[in-house]
Amino acid sequence: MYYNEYSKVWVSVDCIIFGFDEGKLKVLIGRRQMDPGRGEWSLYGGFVAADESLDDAARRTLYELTGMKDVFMRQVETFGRVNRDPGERVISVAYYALINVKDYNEELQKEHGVEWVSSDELPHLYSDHNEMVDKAWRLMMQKIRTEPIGFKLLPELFTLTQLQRLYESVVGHEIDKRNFRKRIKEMDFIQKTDKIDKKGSKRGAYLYRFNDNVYKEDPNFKL
Amino acid sequence: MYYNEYSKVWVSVDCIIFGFDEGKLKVLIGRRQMDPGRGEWSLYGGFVAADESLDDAARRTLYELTGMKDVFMRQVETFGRVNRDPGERVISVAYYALINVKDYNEELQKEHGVEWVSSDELPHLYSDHNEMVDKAWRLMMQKIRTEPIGFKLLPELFTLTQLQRLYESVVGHEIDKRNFRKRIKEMDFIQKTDKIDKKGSKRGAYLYRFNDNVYKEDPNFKL
DNA sequence: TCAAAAGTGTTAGATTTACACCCATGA
DNA sequence: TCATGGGTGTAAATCTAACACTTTTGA
Repeated sequence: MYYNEYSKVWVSVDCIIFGFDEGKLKVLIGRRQMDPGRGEWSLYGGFVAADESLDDAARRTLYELTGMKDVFMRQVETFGRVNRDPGERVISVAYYALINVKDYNEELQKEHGVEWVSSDELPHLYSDHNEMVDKAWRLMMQKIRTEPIGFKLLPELFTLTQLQRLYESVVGHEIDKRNFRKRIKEMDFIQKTDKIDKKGSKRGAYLYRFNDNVYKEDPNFKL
Repeated sequence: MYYNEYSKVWVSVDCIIFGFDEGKLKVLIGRRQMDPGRGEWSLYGGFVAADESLDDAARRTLYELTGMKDVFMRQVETFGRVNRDPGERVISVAYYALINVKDYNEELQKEHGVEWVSSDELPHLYSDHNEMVDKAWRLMMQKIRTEPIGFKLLPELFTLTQLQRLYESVVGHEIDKRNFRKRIKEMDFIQKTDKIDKKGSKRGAYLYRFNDNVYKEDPNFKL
């Protein structure tokens, strides 16, 4: 014990899980199952164990909820107001995750009683969770515009219109279809397949794929 | 006690203190004064007390070292690898601070045995502190280009050449003087004073001031 | 008198934006 | 046959980048 004159605190992780559906960015929230705050809307979280890193704790928590592994997650910020948790002093490390809504097993979702709620229509959440969502949203929006991570919110194969709708919801306004497609054509890591989607339109639209092997970091990437 | 089946951990803050001097971005580091790792180069940090928020702990730590208050600080990230600290399990919240080198009392600096080292010539630091500096640097560089925070690294009154050198070190290449000044002229929150600096040149250069009251958030701000 | 930094506009090139019509298909 | 979303190019406007000389003054 080197540090024992100081006090230890509990550390938790909270997950802001983003999905994209019906043209809107959504967040996964549920009713809190434990005291204090039982029954309030809340993010899904968990405590950090003695033998796991923060990233591992976040991954484990997400896995518990969704059964999904290898999900794109990033640390948002650590929230440490003294009285942020009404029970005990707990500091909480917020992580956001990007998942494709369709990959989330509906059984599991029901079992945990969580729901997708539009990020612009969130109810009041437990403790400082609204603040967490807000920070996560900003950070994610920022990142999605400068790195090709938007694809994590879409199925593996997607139409250009789907992609455009996603980016429209990111930038907050409509985008010109021709200009958008012109830019996409220049990104050789967005590859046209010979598959056609017939769900979105009568005529059908080509499906595209994001090829991570082709993408190399580009400080000038925009949208 | 609601959460007592989980274990508590120590939480510390570490400060990445940036300054700008001799045309270079610098970081304040010192020799670690405590075990484990006594004598190694290290960031300055401290433990988070039971009754203080993370932000407060960071502010207090910076104050202990520099005697400065109301300093621009931002949380970088929380580092939580299980064995990151060779002594006990400690998670550490990194904060960066921007200060004007000249405002730092030399007595205090000597007393704490800390030094300004160019950010591109840092030695190996204790634990994961190099990683912390690296993250802080990226984050700060990113922010300085999109928000007018660079002024925190300069004296209250500065010449346009000083400002240009700062931004050159941020973007990593030389900037055209005329284009730079053209852009500055358009920013009405950078105000020319009638004072003249005679230290930097024989002819003398007008001193400018950043006026925070005039600045309003601008999503398009660049440099 | 000269070295060293301050100060000042114009033009070509690149990037961004605006804009409208035909196509294929299932209902 | 028609309503719906899919797909395509050009031109104007804006923004960015390149570029060189005069001024002032302390040493």
